[in-house]
This record gives sequence, C-alpha cells and structure tokens, in this order.
Amino acid sequence: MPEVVAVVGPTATGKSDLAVALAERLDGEIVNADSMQLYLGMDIGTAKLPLDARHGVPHHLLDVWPISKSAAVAEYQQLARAAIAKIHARQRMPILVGGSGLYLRGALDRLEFPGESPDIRSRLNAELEHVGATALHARLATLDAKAAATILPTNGRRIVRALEVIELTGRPFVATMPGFESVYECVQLGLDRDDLDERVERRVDRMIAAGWLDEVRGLLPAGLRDSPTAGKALGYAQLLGSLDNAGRLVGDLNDAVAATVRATRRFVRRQRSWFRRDPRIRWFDAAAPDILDGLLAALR
RNA sequence: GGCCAGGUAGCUCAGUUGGUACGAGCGACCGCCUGAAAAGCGGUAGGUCGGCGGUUCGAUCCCGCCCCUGGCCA
Repeated sequence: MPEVVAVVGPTATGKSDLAVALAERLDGEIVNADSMQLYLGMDIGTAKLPLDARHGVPHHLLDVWPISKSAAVAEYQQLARAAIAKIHARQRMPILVGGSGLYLRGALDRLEFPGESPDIRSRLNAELEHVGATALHARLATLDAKAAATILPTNGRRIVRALEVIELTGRPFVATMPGFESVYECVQLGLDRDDLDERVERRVDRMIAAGWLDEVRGLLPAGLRDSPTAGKALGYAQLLGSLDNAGRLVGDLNDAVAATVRATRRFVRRQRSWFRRDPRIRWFDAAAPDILDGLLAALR
C-alpha cells in the first residue's frame, strides 16, 4: 500500500464519490485538492460533496478560505502536507482528491514556491495596465533572459510573477516545472470518461436547478464580485455577469448557463492536457461498472 | 400568389463599387503552465462565397432562372 492515494482527472468524472468509496475500503480520510472547494460558501457551483454523501468519512481542506482571500498554491501546499501528516499519525490512509493540477503537484511533489509580495505585484500589475505585456517582457529579458525565453511576451500574468520573484529574491525566476518527483510514496489514480461534454451540460443544469444563482446572490455581500480568485471561478463569473449588485437578474440567464457549459468544457480540455503529461498517473474509465474494484486492484 | 430581406468557415455574422476570401467572435483540435491555476497564455485546421446558365479576358460580387430561410401583403 502506498503512503498516499490521489484521485485525479478532469471535472465531472465522479472523483469525489469514488474517493469516498475508496476511503471506506481503505480506512481513509479525504484531503481536498480542488482550488475552489477551499472556499467557504461556494458549494453548489463547485460540486462540493454534501454531508450525507460523505458517509461519515472525514473531509479536510473544504471551506477553509473566505471568498475575499486570494488563493495561493504555496499555502495550500502547507495545509495539505499538514493534513496528510495528521492522517498518517492516526494510522489512516490520506486520499487526495481534486482536479487542480498545480495544487496536486504542490502537495505531492518536490516543489518549492518562491515568496510573494502583494506590494510588488500590485505595482507591477498597475504597470502592466499602462505599459503592456510586451514592454514588461522586454524588461524581463534584460533581467533574466532564460525566463524571458520561456514565457511568452503576451502572457502578462506570468511576466508579472517572474518580475515579482526576481525583485523579491534577487535571483532568476525558475520558469520551468521540475520533473515528476513525489515526496510521498504515492499512487495517482486518473479518472476520465468519454461522455464528459454531455455530463458537464447536465451537471450545470442540475446546479442551476439546485439554486446556484441564489448561492451567488448570497455571496455578493461577502464581496464575491471583487474577490481576486473566487469570483473568477467557472460559472460564478458568468452568473455574476447576469446579476447587478443588488442581486437582480440583468442579463439572460440562459446565456450565462450556456457560457458556463462552454467554459467548463474548455476547462476539461485544459485539465486533460495537464494530467496527460504526468507519466505516473494510472488511468481508468470512470464509466466502467466495476471501476471501484479496478482502482482497488491498482493499489495492491 | 405578390413584395421585401437574406443565403460567405461547424455556428453567428463581416467583406469585396468584378481581378487569387486580410476575415472576426464562438466552436473543434493541439500545446504551454512554480505562491490568482475553475486563473493566465500560445498554435493549427476548416470556405465549390445556395444551384444552374449568361455577360466578361476574368465573377462570390453584374444579369436571368431556380431552390431554401425569415418577414410583410393577399
């Protein structure tokens, strides 16, 4: 048996339920690896498993961040490793579940994130607005040619981060991910299925029927609209676009729903292309009737 | 049956006052990703310009007929 089991793959494959089933068999506890399920109050739209569906299996790192907080991988890395350590101390199996690729690697792999400085970053972001990405990229090229060669001149976001790290640490920015080296003895179970596009559409409809719009409305006072991360989540951004600050519907809800379905499908593609590169992941068809047995067999 | 508008990339539409379609958005496919990652970014493939005939050196753009769609009138 490995030290850690991870259930990974694109959204809407059924990871959460399968992870609970695995936990029941393995005497495990769940550690969330979904960047948006960390937020308190975002339940319907993030497909957070309701309490009764958790079957009494302890879930960690859900609802730990307020909407207003900017998400941070490095912070998640520490939280996740601490949670894993505690589960180990209880002699139980940590089961990491989620589709946030970078978060998974942060928890499992030998990754070290350089520090951050909100001051420097906001200054650089302001500069980005004025000067444009190309100009900042030119500056990056004089400071760190290697990083500039890796980061495209159009990717303002990454250019800003590189400049931030350089200014903060006085060292070049390591712009490439390291190899796939885990800090735990870990088995990663990848879940995918070929009917995801249809499932995504149905799931979004179900979320709307379950009161997603009201959930978004309820988060307006907490500052969802101006939040650095939470308000940009799939669907939340689109639904916000059809609500005014008083929570009145201003746009066509159907348009927002359709845009959410499109964006989610695009996200599935991005997740696949991220996970595809990791040779350690063992893939399974989530639609297979004996999927649980298959996963269990892979752990022996 | 008559009149009007329209038939251009998978979808919604630009465009050419006749000289090889600069197309755009969305979609599709592929890829990148070190403290916002459900974010951010790059690349590629798609067009007999409704059909047939005519005018012309040359027609997606002009003319005729036909087909289809939407609207108005009867």
